[in-house]
Amino acid sequence: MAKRAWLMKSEPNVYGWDDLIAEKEGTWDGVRNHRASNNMRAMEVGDQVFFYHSNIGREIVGIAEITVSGITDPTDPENKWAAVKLKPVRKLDRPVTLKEIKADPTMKECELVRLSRLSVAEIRPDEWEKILLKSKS
DNA sequence: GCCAACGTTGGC
DNA sequence: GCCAACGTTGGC
Repeated sequence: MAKRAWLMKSEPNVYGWDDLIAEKEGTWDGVRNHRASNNMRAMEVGDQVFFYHSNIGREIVGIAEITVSGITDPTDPENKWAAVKLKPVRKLDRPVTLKEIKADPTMKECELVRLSRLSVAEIRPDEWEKILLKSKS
């Protein structure tokens, strides 16, 4: 089964990597953007997710994995928005900043750079590898 | 159905 | 704190 990869943004002072670690499994709800919601609908259990700190830090800090997919947002009375659950996998050796990603001309096309306001973005396999590589340097 | 006004997100 | 980008709302 072809796994896809994603990037999810969260403000660390609201819900950061440490909160996900503490909870062991987090529910990603409250997303009210169609593109982000569609991305979540496309997720499958086992998909890998970069965990990104927006606003404070502006960097990818860790890798998480989808544990439950295709659920409806429990905070949505209309039951029309999607949600997923995810668990932490590991912290990156070193955070990869948005600045570094933007500085790489081959990353211009990724949703993270193109659509800065999108809170749930798709990461293509080659982009995933490039970011991982940066975290090891 | 168009578009101006407004609100929100998130980088800087 | 400012502003650009984007989404939503509401008047016409």
